[in-house]
Amino acid sequence: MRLVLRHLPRAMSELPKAYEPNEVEKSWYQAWLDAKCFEADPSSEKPPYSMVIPPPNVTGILHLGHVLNNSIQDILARRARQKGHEVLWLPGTDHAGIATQTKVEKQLREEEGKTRRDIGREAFLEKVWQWKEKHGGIIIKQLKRLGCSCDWSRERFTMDADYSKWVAQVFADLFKEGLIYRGKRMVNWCPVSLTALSDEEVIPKKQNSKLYYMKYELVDEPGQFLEIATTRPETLMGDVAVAVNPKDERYGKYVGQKVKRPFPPAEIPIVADEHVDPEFGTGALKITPAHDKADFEIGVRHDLEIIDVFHPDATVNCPDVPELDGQDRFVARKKAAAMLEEMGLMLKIEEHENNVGFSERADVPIEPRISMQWFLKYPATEETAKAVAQEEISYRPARWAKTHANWMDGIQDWCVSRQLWWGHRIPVWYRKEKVSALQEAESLTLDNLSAGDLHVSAEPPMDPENWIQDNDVLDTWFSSWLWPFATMQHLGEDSELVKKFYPTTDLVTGPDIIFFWVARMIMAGFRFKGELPFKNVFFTSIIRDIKGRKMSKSLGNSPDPIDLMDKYGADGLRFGLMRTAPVGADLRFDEALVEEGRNFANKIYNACRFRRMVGSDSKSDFKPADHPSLRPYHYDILAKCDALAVNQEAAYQEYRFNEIGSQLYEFLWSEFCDKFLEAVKGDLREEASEAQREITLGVFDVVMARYLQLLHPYMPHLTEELSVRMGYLAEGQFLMQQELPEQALLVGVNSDIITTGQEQADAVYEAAGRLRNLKAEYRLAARKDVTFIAKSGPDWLEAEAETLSLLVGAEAITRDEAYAPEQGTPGAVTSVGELFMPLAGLIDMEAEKARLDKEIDKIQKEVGKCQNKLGNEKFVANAKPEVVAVERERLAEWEGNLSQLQQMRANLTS
RNA sequence: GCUCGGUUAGCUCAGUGGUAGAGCGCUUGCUUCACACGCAAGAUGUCACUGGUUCAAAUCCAGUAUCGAGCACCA
Repeated sequence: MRLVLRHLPRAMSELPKAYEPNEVEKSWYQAWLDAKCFEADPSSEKPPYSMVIPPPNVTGILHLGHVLNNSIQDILARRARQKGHEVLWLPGTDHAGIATQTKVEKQLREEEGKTRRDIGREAFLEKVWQWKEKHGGIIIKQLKRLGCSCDWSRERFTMDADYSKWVAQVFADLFKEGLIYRGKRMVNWCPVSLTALSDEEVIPKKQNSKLYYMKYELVDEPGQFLEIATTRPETLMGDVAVAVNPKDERYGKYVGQKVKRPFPPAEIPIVADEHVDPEFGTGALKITPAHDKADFEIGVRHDLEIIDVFHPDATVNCPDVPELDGQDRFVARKKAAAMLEEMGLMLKIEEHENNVGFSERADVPIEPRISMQWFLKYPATEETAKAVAQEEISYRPARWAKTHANWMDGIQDWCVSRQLWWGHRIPVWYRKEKVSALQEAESLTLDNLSAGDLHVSAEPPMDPENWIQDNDVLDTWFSSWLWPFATMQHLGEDSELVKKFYPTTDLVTGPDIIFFWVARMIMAGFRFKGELPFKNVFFTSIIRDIKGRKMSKSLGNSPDPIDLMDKYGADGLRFGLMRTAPVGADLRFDEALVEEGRNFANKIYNACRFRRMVGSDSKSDFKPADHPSLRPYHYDILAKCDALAVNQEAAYQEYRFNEIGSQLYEFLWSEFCDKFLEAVKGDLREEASEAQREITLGVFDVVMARYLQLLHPYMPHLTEELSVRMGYLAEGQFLMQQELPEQALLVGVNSDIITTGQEQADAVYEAAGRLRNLKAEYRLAARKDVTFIAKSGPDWLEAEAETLSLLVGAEAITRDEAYAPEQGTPGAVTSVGELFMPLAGLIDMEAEKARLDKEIDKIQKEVGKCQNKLGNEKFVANAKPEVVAVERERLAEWEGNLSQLQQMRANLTS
């Protein structure tokens, strides 16, 4: 028995005037879960559709970026179900190494005043797992609140035991292949997290720094100095040379000489290197190979010593200079500058803007540092670049393919080791006899170990007591890049799931992680599964605030989606966001968008509420073809609904989510409510015939039932609710499980009849607009007692006169071809003929003259434009025939209107 | 420096060769028997600039200006 039955007994008309989404959304979500609507069946005969969720950080909380991203995925999943696919949307979370470890360390510090080293690796990991258990479910709950139809029975976590097996196995395979190696290299070091980072985790930021000009004395020419500019005097102790450009004539004579390093005192050589830019600073560059990537390379070229003068936390490690030893790098910078000043070696200090790399997570400047790390030479780079370039994987918008290509071009080996504890520990063991202490293992090179002393495998050694495991863990992304298949398949098994659903169909993610994630997943797909992991990648907009700034906690400009959902409903939030989400550009978020979404939900709800007030029995089995003659408004709305279905499909094909939303909005609000519903209200009044009433209710129900289905991916809860309440579903059915019918609503109806009906409906709607306009001009908008007289018009006018009156808010519209308007009677040329508004006669003749003159003027301009165009021989010769035909029709229409208006104007003055 | 994107109504954005659009905001009028989270009417544009292609350019091409993103450099 369905939970939702408890909704049914209450009549719609007893419900509040405004839709209240919160209860409805929660109970429907639960009903879907209870009925296992989201679970994928690998044995299904239906064609597969699959996606994997970009796994959010396990301890993260939902932000608007997630809302946009997951709304899109939910829309795709729900639409695919409606199109008859067996859908797998596989959810899960990411362990997020640094982010999570940092949070737990902070808590440990605050609550117990301890560091992770104080309590040790095992106890610390225990705490992280506890934290994960406590906070890990939050974002999943939030995704459920949003209505995401993920298969929660298959939820995965990147540190699940079998997922971890994949990670270790992949590492071992790549190591055996020679693509993973260990070495001492210059890496990006985070002095707060105390770990190496990949290039992608370093964010360059513009900084207002200082450029210090100082001088080093030449050893062979006392009293002579070489001037050097630097932004980092605190690394001076690590200087091992000064470099100049070999082509720089100012310094050529000094190359090969030595200068005196001020502290600790030393004599260091002057070398020539192409890297040095003679234009910058003084053209002489101090070389600190231990603390700068470029300096390191120069050091290698000139065989220079490497002197590391920092501890891992970026405090100075230089006992020879006690003034600086132990100081933080930024304190040391000022102190070193002061010391140079005292020694008379400082020339000047200039303001200088430069880029400094910041640690993505800890938000402090990274320190280039030489350390022993594990690196990966990327596999399958050629296939990956080719697959994207040749659109075997299509990127949408397509321009991101170029960004992808640019990155692939200059690709550097990936530093995959992290000096953290939370993560997948590197599956490498060293024989204890050879390596007695972990500290030694860190400085060990693999070349010094024979094959028997090294164990690299997904399985630990059989005799663990004789081995020591590598201390480091892997970069989080080293597990994420396996996500599309490691979530579907245990290592070494060929699961039903992977057979049915891999490769996946679509991937929806942000363009900011093309390098981190998307490109790497493609490489892993090729290398480990021999094929592409997905066919289409849809990149979402990046959400900014209304001023165009990135959303961030520190700016406080990031609204909590849960608050928004409480206020406007999940459907309102989804719809508001989707309707304006630009295809290519950034999205500027404004709460007004969500308000619009809520208002729209309310509009639909009220249209249905109205329907229930005039009759509680559903007529969704109504067949237009069974009725020989419907009213024009019926044909019109049925045809527009059929067109909507077609247009929706076209827009889905191109992932044009904003257009899909606009179509849905336009149809319901303008076409269905403003036009159709207003036009047929008369059919539902007590004095209307039973037959007419039945037909109108039938048309309402078939259109609304179909519309709710089309809208369902965007507003799943509301549409499910209304479909049940309106009686459009059989007992036990869910809207989300109904396939979209292929048949049009107007199937079997003669197309000429439809066209005629639509033309008449159009004419009436257009005329209603003109007459309302006329009333408003004479400030009669609110009056209902105005009668219009038609002096001309089509033969069907009388049949529709009552409807037109209803739409206009008029007493009546009567036909009188002999009618001779009194002077000053306002009139208008409409698509249902020449109409006059006698009530206002004699009121203001001058105003009427002015109004007509203005209108005539406007139309004359249009006529002129058309005539010009049609008078252009080249236009008539070259333009498409249908374009010319349209132009001719337009001219004829304008001219007809013009002559009628001119006649009316003439009558006024005669 | 390289690459990519934007510039259309007061605001946020659609529009891709053939009559300039939406939502919000604004003005005016409405307790119209679904909805004020609403109804009706209205005002508002040198489609950044300059040139080119075309019978026809907001739309295609080239350049300029300007804003933004990414990459490289950054002593």
